[in-house]
Amino acid sequence: MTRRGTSAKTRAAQADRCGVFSTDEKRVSLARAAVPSDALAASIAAAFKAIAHPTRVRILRALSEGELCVCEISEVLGLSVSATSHQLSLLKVQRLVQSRSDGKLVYYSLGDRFVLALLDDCTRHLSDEEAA
Amino acid sequence: MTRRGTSAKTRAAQADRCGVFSTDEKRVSLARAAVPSDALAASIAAAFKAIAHPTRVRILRALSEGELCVCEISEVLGLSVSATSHQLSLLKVQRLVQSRSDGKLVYYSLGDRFVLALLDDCTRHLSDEEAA
DNA sequence: CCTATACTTGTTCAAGTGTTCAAGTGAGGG
DNA sequence: CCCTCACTTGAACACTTGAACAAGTATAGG
Repeated sequence: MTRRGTSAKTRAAQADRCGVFSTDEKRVSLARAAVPSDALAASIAAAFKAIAHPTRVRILRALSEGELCVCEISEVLGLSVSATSHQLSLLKVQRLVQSRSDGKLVYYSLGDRFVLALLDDCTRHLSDEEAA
Repeated sequence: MTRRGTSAKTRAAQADRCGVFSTDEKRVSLARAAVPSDALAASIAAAFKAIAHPTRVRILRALSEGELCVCEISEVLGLSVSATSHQLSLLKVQRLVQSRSDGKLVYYSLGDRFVLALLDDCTRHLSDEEAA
Protein backbone atom coordinates (compact mmCIF):
# COMPACT_ATOMS: atom_id res chain seq x y z
CA MET A 1 0.00 0.00 0.00
CA THR A 2 2.27 2.69 1.25
CA ARG A 3 5.31 0.82 -0.01
CA ARG A 4 7.35 2.45 -2.66
CA GLY A 5 9.89 -0.05 -3.86
CA THR A 6 11.99 2.20 -6.03
CA SER A 7 12.07 5.04 -3.57
CA ALA A 8 13.11 2.74 -0.78
CA LYS A 9 15.93 1.44 -2.87
CA THR A 10 17.13 4.89 -3.83
CA ARG A 11 17.19 6.19 -0.30
CA ALA A 12 18.61 3.00 1.12
CA ALA A 13 21.64 3.63 -1.05
CA GLN A 14 22.62 6.35 1.44
CA ALA A 15 24.32 5.56 4.70
CA ASP A 16 22.55 4.80 7.96
CA ARG A 17 19.56 3.37 6.24
CA CYS A 18 18.34 -0.11 6.88
CA GLY A 19 15.92 -2.21 4.93
CA VAL A 20 13.09 -1.56 7.34
CA PHE A 21 12.38 1.38 5.19
CA SER A 22 10.30 -0.57 2.79
CA THR A 23 8.21 -2.03 5.58
CA ASP A 24 6.64 1.06 7.05
CA GLU A 25 7.38 4.46 5.74
CA LYS A 26 4.09 5.74 7.05
CA ARG A 27 5.19 5.04 10.60
CA VAL A 28 8.34 7.04 10.01
CA SER A 29 6.57 10.09 8.68
CA LEU A 30 4.15 10.05 11.60
CA ALA A 31 7.10 9.99 13.95
CA ARG A 32 8.86 12.71 12.04
CA ALA A 33 5.84 14.95 12.39
CA ALA A 34 5.69 14.34 16.16
CA VAL A 35 9.33 15.24 16.82
CA PRO A 36 9.81 18.81 18.04
CA SER A 37 12.32 21.23 16.56
CA ASP A 38 15.81 21.36 18.00
CA ALA A 39 15.02 24.65 19.69
CA LEU A 40 11.85 23.43 21.37
CA ALA A 41 13.46 20.16 22.42
CA ALA A 42 16.32 22.15 23.94
CA SER A 43 13.93 24.37 25.92
CA ILE A 44 12.02 21.39 27.23
CA ALA A 45 15.23 19.61 28.13
CA ALA A 46 16.51 22.71 29.94
CA ALA A 47 13.38 22.87 32.08
CA PHE A 48 13.69 19.22 33.04
CA LYS A 49 17.38 19.63 33.66
CA ALA A 50 16.74 22.42 36.15
CA ILE A 51 14.55 20.08 38.17
CA ALA A 52 16.75 17.03 37.69
CA HIS A 53 18.70 17.06 40.93
CA PRO A 54 17.71 15.67 44.33
CA THR A 55 18.53 18.90 46.11
CA ARG A 56 16.49 20.99 43.68
CA VAL A 57 13.56 18.60 43.91
CA ARG A 58 13.67 19.01 47.66
CA ILE A 59 13.91 22.77 47.44
CA LEU A 60 10.89 22.97 45.16
CA ARG A 61 8.89 20.78 47.50
CA ALA A 62 9.91 22.81 50.51
CA LEU A 63 8.63 25.93 48.78
CA SER A 64 5.31 24.27 47.97
CA GLU A 65 3.94 25.35 51.35
CA GLY A 66 4.93 28.99 50.92
CA GLU A 67 7.91 31.28 50.73
CA LEU A 68 11.03 30.72 52.79
CA CYS A 69 14.26 32.63 53.22
CA VAL A 70 17.60 31.11 52.25
CA CYS A 71 18.63 30.25 55.77
CA GLU A 72 15.34 28.47 56.42
CA ILE A 73 15.71 26.44 53.25
CA SER A 74 19.27 25.51 54.12
CA GLU A 75 18.18 24.50 57.58
CA VAL A 76 15.25 22.40 56.37
CA LEU A 77 17.42 20.58 53.84
CA GLY A 78 20.55 20.37 55.96
CA LEU A 79 22.71 22.17 53.40
CA SER A 80 25.23 24.97 53.63
CA VAL A 81 23.85 28.41 52.84
CA SER A 82 26.24 28.69 49.92
CA ALA A 83 25.16 25.42 48.33
CA THR A 84 21.53 26.40 48.81
CA SER A 85 22.10 29.77 47.21
CA HIS A 86 23.80 28.19 44.22
CA GLN A 87 20.95 25.78 43.58
CA LEU A 88 18.40 28.53 44.03
CA SER A 89 20.15 30.60 41.41
CA LEU A 90 19.91 27.70 38.94
CA LEU A 91 16.20 27.38 39.63
CA LYS A 92 15.80 31.10 39.25
CA VAL A 93 17.39 31.17 35.81
CA GLN A 94 14.71 28.76 34.64
CA ARG A 95 12.03 30.86 36.35
CA LEU A 96 11.06 27.94 38.56
CA VAL A 97 11.44 30.15 41.62
CA GLN A 98 11.39 33.88 42.25
CA SER A 99 12.84 35.98 45.05
CA ARG A 100 11.99 39.08 47.00
CA SER A 101 14.17 40.97 49.45
CA ASP A 102 13.05 42.06 52.88
CA GLY A 103 15.78 43.80 54.81
CA LYS A 104 18.70 41.44 55.13
CA LEU A 105 16.59 38.44 54.17
CA VAL A 106 15.78 37.08 50.76
CA TYR A 107 12.57 35.11 50.44
CA TYR A 108 12.14 32.56 47.68
CA SER A 109 8.85 31.21 46.37
CA LEU A 110 7.70 29.04 43.48
CA GLY A 111 7.61 30.84 40.17
CA ASP A 112 4.94 28.59 38.83
CA ARG A 113 2.77 25.94 40.45
CA PHE A 114 3.00 23.79 37.33
CA VAL A 115 6.29 22.44 38.61
CA LEU A 116 4.49 20.84 41.51
CA ALA A 117 2.14 19.15 39.07
CA LEU A 118 5.14 17.69 37.25
CA LEU A 119 6.66 16.46 40.50
CA ASP A 120 3.36 14.98 41.64
CA ASP A 121 2.85 13.14 38.36
CA CYS A 122 6.31 11.73 38.63
CA THR A 123 5.90 10.70 42.25
CA ARG A 124 2.64 8.98 41.44
CA HIS A 125 4.28 7.19 38.57
CA LEU A 126 7.07 5.95 40.79
CA SER A 127 4.72 4.58 43.42
CA ASP A 128 2.63 2.87 40.75
CA GLU A 129 5.74 1.28 39.39
CA GLU A 130 6.76 0.13 42.80
CA ALA A 131 3.35 -1.38 43.43
CA ALA A 132 3.55 -3.37 40.18
CA MET B 1 1.81 30.37 69.81
CA THR B 2 4.05 27.85 68.21
CA ARG B 3 7.09 29.83 69.22
CA ARG B 4 9.42 28.25 71.65
CA GLY B 5 11.80 30.93 72.77
CA THR B 6 14.24 28.79 74.64
CA SER B 7 14.33 26.14 71.96
CA ALA B 8 15.03 28.69 69.29
CA LYS B 9 17.89 30.04 71.31
CA THR B 10 19.35 26.62 71.95
CA ARG B 11 19.24 25.62 68.30
CA ALA B 12 20.47 29.00 67.12
CA ALA B 13 23.62 28.37 69.08
CA GLN B 14 24.60 25.87 66.39
CA ALA B 15 26.14 26.99 63.13
CA ASP B 16 24.17 27.87 60.00
CA ARG B 17 21.25 29.18 61.94
CA CYS B 18 19.97 32.67 61.52
CA GLY B 19 17.64 34.65 63.69
CA VAL B 20 14.70 34.12 61.39
CA PHE B 21 14.10 31.08 63.43
CA SER B 22 12.20 32.87 66.05
CA THR B 23 9.99 34.59 63.49
CA ASP B 24 8.27 31.64 61.92
CA GLU B 25 8.95 28.18 63.08
CA LYS B 26 5.57 27.03 61.86
CA ARG B 27 6.51 27.82 58.29
CA VAL B 28 9.65 25.78 58.69
CA SER B 29 7.89 22.71 60.02
CA LEU B 30 5.35 22.86 57.20
CA ALA B 31 8.18 22.94 54.71
CA ARG B 32 9.99 20.16 56.48
CA ALA B 33 6.92 17.96 56.21
CA ALA B 34 6.61 18.67 52.48
CA VAL B 35 10.19 17.75 51.64
CA PRO B 36 10.60 14.19 50.35
CA SER B 37 13.17 11.75 51.70
CA ASP B 38 16.58 11.61 50.09
CA ALA B 39 15.66 8.35 48.41
CA LEU B 40 12.43 9.62 46.89
CA ALA B 41 14.02 12.89 45.81
CA ALA B 42 16.77 10.89 44.13
CA SER B 43 14.27 8.73 42.25
CA ILE B 44 12.31 11.74 41.08
CA ALA B 45 15.49 13.50 40.03
CA ALA B 46 16.66 10.41 38.14
CA ALA B 47 13.42 10.30 36.16
CA PHE B 48 13.72 13.96 35.23
CA LYS B 49 17.37 13.54 34.43
CA ALA B 50 16.60 10.77 31.97
CA ILE B 51 14.28 13.10 30.09
CA ALA B 52 16.53 16.14 30.43
CA HIS B 53 18.31 15.99 27.11
CA PRO B 54 17.19 17.36 23.74
CA THR B 55 17.87 14.09 21.96
CA ARG B 56 15.96 12.05 24.49
CA VAL B 57 13.04 14.46 24.39
CA ARG B 58 12.96 14.01 20.64
CA ILE B 59 13.14 10.24 20.90
CA LEU B 60 10.24 10.13 23.35
CA ARG B 61 8.17 12.31 21.07
CA ALA B 62 9.01 10.20 18.06
CA LEU B 63 7.78 7.13 19.90
CA SER B 64 4.53 8.84 20.83
CA GLU B 65 2.99 7.72 17.54
CA GLY B 66 3.93 4.08 18.02
CA GLU B 67 6.88 1.76 18.13
CA LEU B 68 9.92 2.22 15.91
CA CYS B 69 13.08 0.23 15.38
CA VAL B 70 16.49 1.73 16.15
CA CYS B 71 17.37 2.48 12.56
CA GLU B 72 14.08 4.28 12.04
CA ILE B 73 14.64 6.40 15.12
CA SER B 74 18.17 7.23 14.07
CA GLU B 75 16.92 8.20 10.63
CA VAL B 76 14.09 10.38 11.94
CA LEU B 77 16.42 12.22 14.31
CA GLY B 78 19.46 12.32 12.04
CA LEU B 79 21.72 10.53 14.52
CA SER B 80 24.16 7.68 14.24
CA VAL B 81 22.76 4.28 15.19
CA SER B 82 25.28 4.04 18.01
CA ALA B 83 24.34 7.37 19.55
CA THR B 84 20.67 6.46 19.25
CA SER B 85 21.24 3.14 20.95
CA HIS B 86 23.10 4.80 23.79
CA GLN B 87 20.32 7.25 24.48
CA LEU B 88 17.73 4.50 24.25
CA SER B 89 19.59 2.48 26.84
CA LEU B 90 19.51 5.44 29.21
CA LEU B 91 15.78 5.77 28.71
CA LYS B 92 15.34 2.05 29.19
CA VAL B 93 17.10 2.00 32.55
CA GLN B 94 14.51 4.46 33.80
CA ARG B 95 11.72 2.38 32.25
CA LEU B 96 10.69 5.29 30.05
CA VAL B 97 10.88 3.03 27.02
CA GLN B 98 10.73 -0.72 26.51
CA SER B 99 12.02 -2.88 23.70
CA ARG B 100 11.02 -6.01 21.89
CA SER B 101 13.06 -7.99 19.40
CA ASP B 102 11.76 -9.16 16.06
CA GLY B 103 14.37 -10.98 14.05
CA LYS B 104 17.31 -8.67 13.55
CA LEU B 105 15.28 -5.65 14.50
CA VAL B 106 14.64 -4.18 17.92
CA TYR B 107 11.48 -2.16 18.31
CA TYR B 108 11.22 0.48 21.00
CA SER B 109 8.04 1.90 22.42
CA LEU B 110 7.07 4.14 25.32
CA GLY B 111 7.10 2.39 28.65
CA ASP B 112 4.49 4.69 30.06
CA ARG B 113 2.30 7.36 28.50
CA PHE B 114 2.72 9.52 31.56
CA VAL B 115 5.98 10.80 30.10
CA LEU B 116 4.04 12.38 27.27
CA ALA B 117 1.86 14.14 29.80
CA LEU B 118 4.96 15.57 31.46
CA LEU B 119 6.33 16.74 28.13
CA ASP B 120 3.00 18.26 27.14
CA ASP B 121 2.67 20.12 30.44
CA CYS B 122 6.14 21.49 30.00
CA THR B 123 5.56 22.51 26.40
CA ARG B 124 2.36 24.27 27.37
CA HIS B 125 4.17 26.05 30.16
CA LEU B 126 6.87 27.25 27.79
CA SER B 127 4.42 28.65 25.28
CA ASP B 128 2.48 30.39 28.06
CA GLU B 129 5.69 31.95 29.30
CA GLU B 130 6.56 33.09 25.82
CA ALA B 131 3.13 34.66 25.37
CA ALA B 132 3.52 36.61 28.62
C1' DC C 1 29.72 -22.75 8.28
C1' DC C 2 30.59 -17.63 6.64
C1' DT C 3 29.03 -13.20 5.85
C1' DA C 4 26.08 -9.22 6.28
C1' DT C 5 22.97 -6.69 8.91
C1' DA C 6 21.06 -4.49 13.08
C1' DC C 7 22.09 -3.29 17.15
C1' DT C 8 24.91 -3.02 21.66
C1' DT C 9 28.78 -2.16 24.48
C1' DG C 10 33.34 -0.39 25.82
C1' DT C 11 36.67 3.17 25.74
C1' DT C 12 38.56 7.56 25.45
C1' DC C 13 38.43 12.38 26.13
C1' DA C 14 36.39 16.94 26.19
C1' DA C 15 32.85 19.52 28.38
C1' DG C 16 29.71 20.18 32.05
C1' DT C 17 28.10 19.87 37.18
C1' DG C 18 28.03 20.21 42.21
C1' DT C 19 30.45 21.28 46.46
C1' DT C 20 33.37 23.88 49.21
C1' DC C 21 35.99 27.72 50.73
C1' DA C 22 37.00 32.47 50.47
C1' DA C 23 36.02 36.94 49.27
C1' DG C 24 32.39 40.39 48.19
C1' DT C 25 27.82 43.00 48.72
C1' DG C 26 24.34 45.36 51.07
C1' DA C 27 21.03 46.29 54.82
C1' DG C 28 20.74 47.23 59.90
C1' DG C 29 22.28 47.94 64.54
C1' DG C 30 25.49 49.82 67.97
C1' DC D 1 31.11 54.82 60.66
C1' DC D 2 32.13 50.29 61.52
C1' DC D 3 30.62 45.75 62.34
C1' DT D 4 27.62 41.95 61.91
C1' DC D 5 24.41 39.22 59.59
C1' DA D 6 22.19 37.17 55.48
C1' DC D 7 23.18 36.23 51.31
C1' DT D 8 25.78 36.08 46.66
C1' DT D 9 29.59 35.26 43.84
C1' DG D 10 34.03 33.40 42.13
C1' DA D 11 37.38 29.84 41.80
C1' DA D 12 39.29 25.29 42.50
C1' DC D 13 38.37 20.56 42.73
C1' DA D 14 36.37 16.02 42.16
C1' DC D 15 33.14 13.92 39.77
C1' DT D 16 29.62 12.98 35.97
C1' DT D 17 28.15 13.30 31.09
C1' DG D 18 28.07 13.14 26.26
C1' DA D 19 30.12 12.32 21.67
C1' DA D 20 32.65 9.55 18.73
C1' DC D 21 34.96 5.62 17.32
C1' DA D 22 36.01 0.72 17.70
C1' DA D 23 34.92 -3.77 18.85
C1' DG D 24 31.39 -6.98 20.20
C1' DT D 25 26.90 -9.85 19.99
C1' DA D 26 22.89 -11.88 17.74
C1' DT D 27 19.99 -13.10 13.96
C1' DA D 28 19.12 -14.16 8.97
C1' DG D 29 20.43 -15.62 4.64
C1' DG D 30 23.48 -17.94 1.40
